Amino acid sequence: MLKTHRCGILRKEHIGQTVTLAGWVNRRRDMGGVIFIDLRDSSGIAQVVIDSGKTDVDFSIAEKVRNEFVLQVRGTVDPRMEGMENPNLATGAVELTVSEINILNPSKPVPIQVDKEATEDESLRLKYRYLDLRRERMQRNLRIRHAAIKYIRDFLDQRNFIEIETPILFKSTPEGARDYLVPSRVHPGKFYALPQSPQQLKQLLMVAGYENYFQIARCFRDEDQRADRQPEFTQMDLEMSFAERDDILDMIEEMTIGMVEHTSVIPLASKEFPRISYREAMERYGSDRPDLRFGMELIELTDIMKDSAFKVFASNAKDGKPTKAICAKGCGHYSRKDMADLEDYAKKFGAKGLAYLAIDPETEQVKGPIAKFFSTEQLDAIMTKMDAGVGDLILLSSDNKLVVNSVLGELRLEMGRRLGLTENTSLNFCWVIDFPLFEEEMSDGHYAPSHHMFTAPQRAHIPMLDTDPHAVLSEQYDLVCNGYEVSGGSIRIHERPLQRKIMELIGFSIEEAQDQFGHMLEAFEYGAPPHGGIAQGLDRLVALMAGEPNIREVMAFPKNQNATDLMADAPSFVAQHQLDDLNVAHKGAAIEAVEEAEQ
RNA sequence: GGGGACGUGGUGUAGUGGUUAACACGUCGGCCUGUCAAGCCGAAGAUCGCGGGUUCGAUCCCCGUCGUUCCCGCCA
Repeated sequence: MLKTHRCGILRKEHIGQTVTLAGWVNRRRDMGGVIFIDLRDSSGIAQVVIDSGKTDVDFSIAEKVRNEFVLQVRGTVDPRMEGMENPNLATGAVELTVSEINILNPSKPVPIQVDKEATEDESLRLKYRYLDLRRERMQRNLRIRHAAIKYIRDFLDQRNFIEIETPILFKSTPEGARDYLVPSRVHPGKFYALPQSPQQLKQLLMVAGYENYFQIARCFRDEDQRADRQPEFTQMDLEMSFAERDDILDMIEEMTIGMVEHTSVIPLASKEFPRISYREAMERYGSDRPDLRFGMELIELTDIMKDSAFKVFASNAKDGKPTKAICAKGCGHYSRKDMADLEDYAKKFGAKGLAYLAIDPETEQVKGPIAKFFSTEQLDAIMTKMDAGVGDLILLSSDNKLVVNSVLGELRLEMGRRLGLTENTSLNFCWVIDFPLFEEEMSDGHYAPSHHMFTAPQRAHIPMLDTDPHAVLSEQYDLVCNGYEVSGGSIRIHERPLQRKIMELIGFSIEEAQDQFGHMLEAFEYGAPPHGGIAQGLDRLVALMAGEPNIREVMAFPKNQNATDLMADAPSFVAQHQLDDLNVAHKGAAIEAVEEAEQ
């Protein structure tokens, strides 16, 4: 090795030792007769001192050194002089007095400043990702990611899980997201698909008798990007035979708690993960992924509205349309314009308008356009139910249940953001369970699965598949953290007749099912064990634990919003003979793009 | 596919319908033996994303286009 010690580990106990360090110049401070260099390696930073008064060191070399040069230095670890310690540096009690300095490689001036926090446009960071990754923040994030993955592997290994790799080249299926396709050279006209998840394969591993499978699996989805969505991403994917729902929930909960405690920068809010039914989540938070960092729950006021003089709400109540509200603490001073902004926001989610009651911070009177329609008793009842006090703002919505929950759910999040309640200071997990098996009725009279078509209905609800499919609850479960869905899974269907019934309800013909899932259906006829599993979005979870606003910050080489790798410039055009091999030809916009590129 | 924001030296920003586009960091040179965001002195570095239009004159106003980003659609 070209070094005997790592920069970041030097402490008082090393004083007197002769050591060799190697790393990058984080910063250089030239005093004329003495030059200080902050030498950085993957372990941290050490200050090295080159003193022109010492004859055994070639001072002229130190004068040539610039930021990001790669150096090797040999010297003795000395205590810093009295009062010269640097408490901001882990190695700040000592410094290396250099007797030999060697430039291993110089560096051009860097386009981004490695020793400073990122301020530049993200596209520049992505173009020079290998420099951006030198930064402390990215080094930290990728270490958190490594620690999380290692924790998961160790945890599952101890519980008799084995990690099995599944193919990246697999089969396209029509439902779900758009597939990334890979043309086959050997089979003209045929394509592989990159897996959106190893879902089918892990179920087949259950049929194969492995009982406990997991994988840190790369998944691919050709959809438009978001802050927490990349074309390729990583899932902790897991499947268990003979497990019931709570077995999986309990184990994942234990694993998640352990992982957060071992690796997270942001602390866990509670070791109790509440289990909330889908219905309750929608009623109380207006979302199937409730952000539990704050309260501001949706409260039903329909009873009070029923007898009120406010005709819109009263007649809605008679039509079975609820009125619900949230209470934003301390927002009673909102101006007419603030309220107009909020109303516009509410309308984006289907609200026809936005009613409100504000308790004026000065007069302590209830004000707002609809206040006059309510008696003092009714207003008192509303205040009590909403737990509202002086200076608070109550936002009301009345419509069908779906709209009311969605509008107030979004307003709740918006008010939470405005009130600073969504700061990323703790991780608030909860389980959402008892999802409906089907989402909505399609125009052709068929049903859409709310998770995927292998999700099992709850045993007791199976008879309702014939009578009232919408009422059927499933064995699906999601793990939610701070309003993000971080995991999702289910107990699967393992019996062929039930699977066929579900496919019929979804509108899959026997032929279609046979063509796309024939291997699955056939496999299930050879003694498929009852099984279930879960997949965790690792990128999102690590981003939450690292306190980062998007998943690109916890991925080494992410793509930008247009699914482009700005560093390598991928995707790129390929040679004609490559296309010829694949029997693939350009068409439409691709022809124009190629012509343009050739000019 | 749609909407919003942004685009000015290497980087981050400021600015203006009119002579020489300002500041900080970085870079280069000089001074300096105890700094740690070192300091001081000096210098170089920008066709103001690209194309078109309005105008006597556009970095600024208008249109288009490209790029980046956030959101909706899409996606579990």
